[in-house]
Amino acid sequence: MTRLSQYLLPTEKEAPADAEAISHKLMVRAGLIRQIGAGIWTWLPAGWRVHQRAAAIIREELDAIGGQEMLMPVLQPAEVWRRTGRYGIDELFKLQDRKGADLVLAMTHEEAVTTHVAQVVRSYRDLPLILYHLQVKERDEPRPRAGVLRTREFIMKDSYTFDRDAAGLEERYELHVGAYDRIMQRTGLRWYRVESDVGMMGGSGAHEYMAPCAAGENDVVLSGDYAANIEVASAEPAAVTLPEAPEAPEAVSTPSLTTVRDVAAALGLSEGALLKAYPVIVEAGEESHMVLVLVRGDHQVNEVKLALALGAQSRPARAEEIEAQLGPPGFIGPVAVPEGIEILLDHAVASGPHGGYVTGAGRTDEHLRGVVPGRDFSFREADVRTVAAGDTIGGAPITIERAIEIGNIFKLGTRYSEPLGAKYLDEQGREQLIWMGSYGIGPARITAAAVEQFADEQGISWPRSLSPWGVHLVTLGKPGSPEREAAERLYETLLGGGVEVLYDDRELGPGEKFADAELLGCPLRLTVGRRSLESGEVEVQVRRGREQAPPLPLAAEPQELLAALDELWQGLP
RNA sequence: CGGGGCGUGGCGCAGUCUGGUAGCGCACUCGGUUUGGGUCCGAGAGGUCCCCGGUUCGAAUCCGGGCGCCCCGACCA
Repeated sequence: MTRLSQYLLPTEKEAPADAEAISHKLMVRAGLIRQIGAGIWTWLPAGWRVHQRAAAIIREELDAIGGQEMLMPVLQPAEVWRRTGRYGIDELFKLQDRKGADLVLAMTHEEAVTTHVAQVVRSYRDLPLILYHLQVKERDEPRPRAGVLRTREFIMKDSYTFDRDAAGLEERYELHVGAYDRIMQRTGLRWYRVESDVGMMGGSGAHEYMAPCAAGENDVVLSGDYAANIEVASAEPAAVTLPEAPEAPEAVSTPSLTTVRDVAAALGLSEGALLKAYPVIVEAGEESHMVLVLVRGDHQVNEVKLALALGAQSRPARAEEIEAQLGPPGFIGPVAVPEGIEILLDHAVASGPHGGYVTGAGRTDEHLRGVVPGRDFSFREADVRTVAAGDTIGGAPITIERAIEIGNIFKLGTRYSEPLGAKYLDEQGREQLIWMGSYGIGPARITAAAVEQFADEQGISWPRSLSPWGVHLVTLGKPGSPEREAAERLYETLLGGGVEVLYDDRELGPGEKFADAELLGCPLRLTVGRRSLESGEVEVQVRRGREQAPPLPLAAEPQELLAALDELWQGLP
């Protein structure tokens, strides 16, 4: 029963005033979703159909690699989260029951699945395993945004693999790469699989699946076969010319010039001829020490790569800390830094051209020119900068594209099997830790990304694999008119042929019906009106590009009409 | 966590500065009209003006407190 006159599809002419993202505006306008709180959304019937289609594709491909679907609870005892050290996460919703016992709302399911596997798996004969579910996740996001793109409650498919060793994990990981590639391909989205940060999840390898679109929150670096999240991307820097270095650094007066831009302008140099000094504090337990990070003046420090290079998290040093150890903020540099402050020099500088850089002098209103790394200060080298437009990889320029993360795959290793005691006995009877992987993908983000990527002025344009219905049948004419009767017969024919069809049988003018159809975005619109009925045909509009396709013969045998429709369908994006 | 903005029928907004019985467009109901791109005419229904407190004869409007929502940044397991 999908007569529009009886269906809950609350379309709106105007988008919510505060909506920015295309998918946010259009999904609300098309009657797919409604908000009930910040980052808390209801999927209305038509929207849920799309979500379910994405979920079905995911299920099929997970099943195909041997995944076993199950369902784990969202409400969980705090105890297991304490054991893995994740109870303190700010995004984790915490609550108590009437007895005062601590509970959490799960934001992911490593704790639950590993707990079960730890209890149930005893032998190497029980491995490997691929377990998955589609379940609600709860995350107390600091800032939900852009409709359904970043919410506090959302459904995720998360799968978990359990193997005897690293080699097994590698196999399970590769199976997921295949499944995820096929999922992405089937959704009809434009997508990239990129190298990514292993993050605080811990682990040894990770990829993200990214769908390029304006509302995305990530930047993807691309060049030839290379694809990486900008958080981890590396590239050769654009060239910079340096002035020849004198015998020793020379002081130069730079009154009140505290920024790279101002100093470069005053000295008539490019920003790349300066060194930017970025002091950070590394806190390890009670201990804390300062590290002075140096990047080229036109480059930015990359926090993720920095953490990797330091082997620890760090924070920018506060003004008073800088003052106490290095001198006045804005004029600090690497020459003659106190004992105990390590200097971390970015690879782009260390491997760059010879010559003299300009750095702060460590004294107010003064810089040094002709500073040569290695001669004037010693350092440790690491790649800690964010790549930028103009960089190259193997001689080819990189491009940086905005994208939304719709899936990710992680090699966890023994990060969770260890605290939760997930072990097995090998052939020799020795107890071994289970090697795990974890793999997520969000149907809601697939849905929103499809809207973002293919929408036009008129509204949504679904890829056929995700569309809530294949065919949007519009009838014109008054109730009781020949057009209406012909449309009714066509509707029955389509239903009989197994076509998923939304039938707009409302008593509205043609303008409103066409506008709604294009807003909702089903791949094909069939129109039964007086004009085409005279020639015994049904008009066909292809939503993508809004092009008229050859009309279908209305008077023909049902099989003939259905076959023609199917042929048209197979050719759609 | 820092910055900015907003809360008035389902949606989009005016009214707030300068206090005086709450309005517009769309949508909705009824009657008519129209039927190939959001038709037109007429008659209606629908609102704790986010909440609490204060000032005042009188508060959507002024004052105090709270809550909610959006955007930018930080963050994002």
